[in-house]
Amino acid sequence: MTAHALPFKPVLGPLTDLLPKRARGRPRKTEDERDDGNRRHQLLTAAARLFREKGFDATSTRDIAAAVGMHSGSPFYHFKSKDALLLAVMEEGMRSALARQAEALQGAEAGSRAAAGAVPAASASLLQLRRLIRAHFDTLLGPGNDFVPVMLYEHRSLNVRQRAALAQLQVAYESAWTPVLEALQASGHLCAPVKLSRLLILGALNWSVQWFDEKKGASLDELTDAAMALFLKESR
Amino acid sequence: MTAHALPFKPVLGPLTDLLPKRARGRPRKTEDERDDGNRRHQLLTAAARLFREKGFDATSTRDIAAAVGMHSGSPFYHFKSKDALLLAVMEEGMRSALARQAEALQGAEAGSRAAAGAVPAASASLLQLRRLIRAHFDTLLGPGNDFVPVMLYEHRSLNVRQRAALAQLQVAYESAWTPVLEALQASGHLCAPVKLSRLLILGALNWSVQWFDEKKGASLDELTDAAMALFLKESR
DNA sequence: CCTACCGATCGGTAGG
DNA sequence: CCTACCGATCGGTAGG
Repeated sequence: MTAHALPFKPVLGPLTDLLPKRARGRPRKTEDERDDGNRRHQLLTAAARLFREKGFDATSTRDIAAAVGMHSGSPFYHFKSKDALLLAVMEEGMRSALARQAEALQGAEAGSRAAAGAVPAASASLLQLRRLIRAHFDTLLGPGNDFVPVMLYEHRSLNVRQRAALAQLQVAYESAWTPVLEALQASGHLCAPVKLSRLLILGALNWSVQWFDEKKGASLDELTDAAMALFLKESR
Repeated sequence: MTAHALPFKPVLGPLTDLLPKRARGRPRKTEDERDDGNRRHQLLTAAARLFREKGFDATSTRDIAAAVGMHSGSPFYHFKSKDALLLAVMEEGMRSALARQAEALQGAEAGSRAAAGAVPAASASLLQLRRLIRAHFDTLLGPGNDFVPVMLYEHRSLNVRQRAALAQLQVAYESAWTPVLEALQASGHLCAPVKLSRLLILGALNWSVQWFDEKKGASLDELTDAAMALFLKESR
């Protein structure tokens, strides 16, 4: 709640004139062109944090505006609607999740090559799955990573068109898991059907958003170890 | 949206007087004492369905009232507040979940005794876990079982006092899994730490609310089979 | 359980 | 991006 939402006009005009000009007021525009992008991104970050903490419906656009020092109508200069802001948060989340996932798989490839042929195919798949899981935990639980949790838990607030826009990114993200799980099933490390395995595994990871507490308990590496131990068999 | 929410008074009074009196109006009170309980339970069921479909914040108390043929203020005759109605939905969900869980464990005990000593302890634990998982899927995905999904996904809308009221029931529900998982770890069927295993397993199951479609795809039995195959090793 | 209503809040906009 | 505002909706209540 900002003072500007009060039903009466504050009578501090003359008083504020005694303060240094613009000390805490609207930021002066240096480097005009980049400013808009910065403010837009500040809105995105604040929205992600608030949507995660309180939920989409329980967060008002006034809350978001106040979090970045704007007035109540100003977010609509940057985003057409509250819905559009939510979608932008989710798209940003999927973009960074896909980037982190790609990096993880490249790392796994490099790790296998470094062991120079001495690594059997099954072991390479194990490393790939480990890195996929670790990257996923990072995306969900890493510091400041509020975007994907918002996507997971506020999906219902999107309309059909918006869901379609996200679906492509989500399919791409989930598709990366399938060949890895297929290889692990072929080598006997995974016994359940691949499709259901992927759904159950991703569910187990996604639910960690509900209970993980970074201040106490396990680290993300320990979480990854536990997940690997839970889902995979010793090779036969 | 009911006609009563319009900003003008509908002019249909004389017309409705031509219809049979009370044909679709407020239900006449037969068996007065039990009536209140019935209406209250109708509100609970409708609220659970709407909270699950649209979310707590996106469901108005007017929506709930309309779903059971009441007018906008009437739900507050049965529940002190919208929050209290949400808590009642969750408590009802936990009560039936605990009952179903207890029944499942009793069935597992009986199943082991029927095999008359020929069943080793590890096999009994496997049967218990299978029945815990199957009962959990029933609680989440069975027809009309909207109460626990609401609890899982609308927890944030409760205040501290209400969460404390639920916590006891939730601890009781989760506690039932621990001795079963401990036994399976002792027999080598489970390799990950028990506490993290329980969190990951329940997460995998809880997430099924997001993707399970009863009209296509797997049955609850097939889901249970897949979960068992994913989480458990062959005994050694 | 209905009638009639209230205060608060919300998403969004016109004009600058 | 701010100012000033609007229409709609919401949870809840007094009185019957």
